[in-house]
Amino acid sequence: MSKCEQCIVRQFSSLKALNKDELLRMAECKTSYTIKKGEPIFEEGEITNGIYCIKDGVCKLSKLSDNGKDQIVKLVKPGELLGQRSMISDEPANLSAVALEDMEVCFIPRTEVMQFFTQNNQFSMNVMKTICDDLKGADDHMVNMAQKTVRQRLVETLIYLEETFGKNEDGSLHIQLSREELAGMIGTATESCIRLLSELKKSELIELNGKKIFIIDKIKLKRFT
Amino acid sequence: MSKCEQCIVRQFSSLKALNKDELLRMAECKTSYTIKKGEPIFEEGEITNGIYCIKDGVCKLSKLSDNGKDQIVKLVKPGELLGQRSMISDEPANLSAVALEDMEVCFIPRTEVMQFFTQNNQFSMNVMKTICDDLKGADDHMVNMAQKTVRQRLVETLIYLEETFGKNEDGSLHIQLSREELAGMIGTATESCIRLLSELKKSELIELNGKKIFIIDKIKLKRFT
DNA sequence: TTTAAAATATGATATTTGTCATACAAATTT
DNA sequence: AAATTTGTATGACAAATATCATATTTTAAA
Repeated sequence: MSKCEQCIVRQFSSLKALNKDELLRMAECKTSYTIKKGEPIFEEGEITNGIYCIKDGVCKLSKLSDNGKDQIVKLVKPGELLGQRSMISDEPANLSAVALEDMEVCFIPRTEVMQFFTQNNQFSMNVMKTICDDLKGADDHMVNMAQKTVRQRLVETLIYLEETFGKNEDGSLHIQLSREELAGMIGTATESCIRLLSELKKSELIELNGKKIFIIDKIKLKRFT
Repeated sequence: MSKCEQCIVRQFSSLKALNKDELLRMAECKTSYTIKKGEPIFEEGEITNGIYCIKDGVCKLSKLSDNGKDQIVKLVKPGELLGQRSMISDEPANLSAVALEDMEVCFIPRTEVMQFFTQNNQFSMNVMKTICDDLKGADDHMVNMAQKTVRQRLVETLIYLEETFGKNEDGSLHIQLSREELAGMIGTATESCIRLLSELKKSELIELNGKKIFIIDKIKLKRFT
């Protein structure tokens, strides 16, 4: 059982407010998991009974719509926590969490987290601020979905992916999504997504090589609508 | 200065957790406002420095999109609080709040609320749960915006308006929105909204009389896509 | 390796939605 | 009451997007 005290990613999450004693307690009750690309951490409707701390790898949070398509609501990266909202509301998960890469996560039982919550004011304040950030992000995202064209959303998503998750050595976007997943992020049909990518390629704003996407001219891409 | 202790709408908000002493303190530092239909309570980007408790009337929370259109993110009714997220994040308002009817609201300064926050655990828990509800609502709303057609969104919005704000004696929706506002709720052009309303009318699912909207057959309306 | 399955790509076409123009109705101002 | 402004309605058309079909490529499985 590894020590939470020495875990670097903890520093990036609400958990940084925990003291030594709390960290020791957490280290004792936590469970570490390895999750393979494509596997779920939890599914929509599931009772999670705790939160997950992401040590490594990126996952998608998505929700199945009535039309049968999976809408990706958010991507989550190392240092972030999953399942905070469900824990506080004491409700089943509203979204599914599925690994986009091989992941390492730690599960901390609800009972433990709730103790930190009542004991450690800074911790609960951190969690609260995170949820507030999520709410702002969700509101903004919603306005974009309602008001922007698919092309604008695609362009903005590509830039977001580069700026948030970076590039590989070869210059391609580090996060590799299938066309279906990318379509699920921007909220469109897979074919439309593919077609628009081809269009951006023809305009020499991006380059495509299999699953790899290269942003060639970010400035022009931003302006492109 | 009216007493917060006796205010009924307080019972419906996070403020119900406050004790007598806290209520007295709040009564002393609060300011009551009357806001006329169409007037803003606060605008996007404004520093609010406190929260608003809605005593009477409904308002819209909206955000101006790049395309110049105002997207309505949420409608807020008596008993709810405004500006909680901004207060916790210590950020300017992300959304504008504009009265849809004549309103009565009370403003409670940030300093006071933050004291309740640290002193009264139940109160902070209530606020947190409210924000969690908002987050869930925003995520779900986002999926709808991304995945459903304008017609579906219009139908669901009409039903939401009836079920949330009720009907007048004549059977018309109590909340009266302009066509532009309704379009801003469902995220479409005003003309498209009007056209779809006409279509629903032709199908005898709703009736229109000026600004008044009557839902004639809710069951069929729900099924209509 | 061969085969099968899945993902990507593109054309053809239908549908949805937005935009612009214009007419009409209602509310507001003068 | 007349005039002006604002909101609602509708037609004509253009643009955006979805759907269906099919080809091609890539990946996984036998």
